[in-house]
Amino acid sequence: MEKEELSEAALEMIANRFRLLSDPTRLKILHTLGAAEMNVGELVAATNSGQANVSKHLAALLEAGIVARRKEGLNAIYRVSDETIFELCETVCARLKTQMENRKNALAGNFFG
Amino acid sequence: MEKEELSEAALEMIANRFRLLSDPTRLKILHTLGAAEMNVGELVAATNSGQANVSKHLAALLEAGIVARRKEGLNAIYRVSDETIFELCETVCARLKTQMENRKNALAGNFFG
DNA sequence: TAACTATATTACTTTATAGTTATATTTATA
DNA sequence: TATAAATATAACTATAAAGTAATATAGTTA
Repeated sequence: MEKEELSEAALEMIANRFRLLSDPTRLKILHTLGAAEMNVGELVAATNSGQANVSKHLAALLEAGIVARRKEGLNAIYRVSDETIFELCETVCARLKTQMENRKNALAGNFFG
Repeated sequence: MEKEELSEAALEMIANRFRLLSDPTRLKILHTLGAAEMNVGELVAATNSGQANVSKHLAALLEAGIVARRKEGLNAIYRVSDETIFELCETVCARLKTQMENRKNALAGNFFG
């Protein structure tokens, strides 16, 4: 399969998607939501982050279609709507592990002796 | 398989990796290098970006182990050393496509009639 | 209706980073 | 050795974004 050209627009869309995953707080939100759907207050507690901050992150994830939202009384209940997120994180995590392993092996032996 | 806790340190490492992919210029560099290894001057031409800028991006990618570098005379020749990059981009790209398709379908019918 | 609660939004501050210009470094060559 | 070429680095500017405090909004209940 031939590798196609990627337009500037496509590159930007892909970059934007990765940017949403490039923040530890957002990753923590997603990881937490991965276990169970949750309202904002619970996410605030789970992430040790401020309410406004969590709301803002959720708004960004919602607009990107990575999470979905439903209202239940006063609560806004969020859930992950894009499961590929986890696949991406798994791939990165696995890669980081093997990379660390390789670097560890590169240090084989002791500095002295 | 139980979902494990992710430490703050792990979240940061993962976020940092995604951050490297969150810039269109870096994505273009990686996409270009995906076709063939290349020296800095060629990458500058391919990306329509300044030489200093490309060098800086390459340094970041090199430190992260995403590209590798070898010298050949005056030239520094770079290549992708972490193929999982492409897997990540493919996953994102595919997801974006289905998402766009879904949104298009959500607009089925014409505004009038 | 008034007070309360959960969430969203606005305005602001601070920090990080992409890009650029100028310069340094390294290697080749006249 | 002097010059040139390719790349890297440093200093700077401009922009984006994370976090926060204050406020607005929407829904609930007394």
